[in-house]
Amino acid sequence: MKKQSIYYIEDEPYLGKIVKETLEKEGYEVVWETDGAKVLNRLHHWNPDICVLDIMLPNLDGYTLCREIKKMKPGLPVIFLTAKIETSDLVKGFEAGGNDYMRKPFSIEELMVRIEYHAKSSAAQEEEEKLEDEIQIGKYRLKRGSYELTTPTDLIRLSNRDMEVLDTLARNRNHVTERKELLMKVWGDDSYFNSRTLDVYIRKLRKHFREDTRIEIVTLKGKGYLFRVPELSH
Amino acid sequence: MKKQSIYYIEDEPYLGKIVKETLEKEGYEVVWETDGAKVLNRLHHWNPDICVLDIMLPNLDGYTLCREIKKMKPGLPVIFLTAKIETSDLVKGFEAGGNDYMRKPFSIEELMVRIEYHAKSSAAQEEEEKLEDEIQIGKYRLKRGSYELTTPTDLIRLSNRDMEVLDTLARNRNHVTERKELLMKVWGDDSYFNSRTLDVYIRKLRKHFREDTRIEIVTLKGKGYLFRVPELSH
DNA sequence: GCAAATCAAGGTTAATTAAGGTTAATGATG
DNA sequence: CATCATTAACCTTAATTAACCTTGATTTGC
Repeated sequence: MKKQSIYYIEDEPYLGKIVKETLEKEGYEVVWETDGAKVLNRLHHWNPDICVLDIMLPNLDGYTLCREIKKMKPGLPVIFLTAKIETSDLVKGFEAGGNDYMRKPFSIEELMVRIEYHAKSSAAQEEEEKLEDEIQIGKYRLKRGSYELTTPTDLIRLSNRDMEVLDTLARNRNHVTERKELLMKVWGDDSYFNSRTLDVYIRKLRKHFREDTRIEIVTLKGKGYLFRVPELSH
Repeated sequence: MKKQSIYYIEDEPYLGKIVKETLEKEGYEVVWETDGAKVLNRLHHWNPDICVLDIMLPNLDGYTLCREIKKMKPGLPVIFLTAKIETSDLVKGFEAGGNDYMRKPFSIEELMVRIEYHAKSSAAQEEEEKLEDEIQIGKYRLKRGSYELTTPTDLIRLSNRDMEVLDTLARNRNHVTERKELLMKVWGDDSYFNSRTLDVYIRKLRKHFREDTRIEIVTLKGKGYLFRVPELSH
């Protein structure tokens, strides 16, 4: 999975440099901004996964900035950093729409864990909205939510396993799906490696798709399967 | 607005007493539990706004407990408390579904702020789901408050279990409801796994819905059920 | 080089197992 | 005792395993 992108707003040059470099070493994409005034502008044409925001900025204060950010992108998680210790600041931070709050000095590992948590849960939310439920496969139509595969004439009800296997193949249609990936995704475990279970489901699926000769599940021995499907001319 | 109710699980008697009393002085409703084993059971007939959970419990560990809690009530926020300092614990905490993590010793003011934050955002989410009391299911109407399911001609009185099972299915209508989730939500325990109790209720419900062929409860073996319902043309 | 032998990955079909369905009987609770 | 919840006993079917077959790659012998 692609590592998260982080928008880090911090005016202290020494701390900023260290944090940026450490996070980058861990594989994150980091944009470090020292000038709070530029933030909104940049957010206009960039969608980071998360904001890490120092409260004590030279000109405008972090709470106000956070409110503005949330107005523009309500779903973008914001983690506050601050040297202050007062509870009232914490309250202000959350009231401004912040999602988490860390005191300086902070452990950078802890920051990373919290970044992962917030970025993931917001990603998960978006994911849910996005994933289209129905896709066209040749003259078939796969309805994920209702476990159905339909042709103009027919309706095939898929079992749980049927669906999971087909779904994995369909996500990678016209690309290789490694056997291992299938086993992991569907059975959560590749110790089924030498069992014939997967093959049985592949056979079932092939049978279902026999009506449309443009569709095939090609075996790539030692690798996996290629679910070949005519590209939709939309 | 009514103050939040807190389920506080902590085995240290001294700390527990102080925290409970302090929170109560602030107007919170606090139930302090020292025995982790009782938690799931109590959650069954009580809906706190938030859980505050010590990780180091005598018998079972907090991560496992958290996972169980989330299975039963996915929306209930959990804040972990711990004396440990390792980052790996933090990771485990979030992986177990925890929403926040505080190190002992912690400031009780900070705890309160975080409680407010998490309780509020989960309350806001629930709001969105708009727990309306009556919903239309095909030509049936489910009246949660009065445990009734009506057709134009008929009135079916639902028992407590009938209602809980149907309610869980109805919330996820046209999406998969995992068997485990049902068992956790309705029985608070998935050790009923091999009992036939749930199946008996499913059968009862299927019987009730026989009149409307567009409605069905599809079995997804190894996964759960899909309550298929015609989308309402609002 | 090259064909025959070998071997491992995957395919096919049928049998087996385990998840879930059905019905009636038994327990609990008011 | 009447209602609801659970268990028991038996049945059905999706999921898995077993047994055997096919295919394509790799090795071996010459």
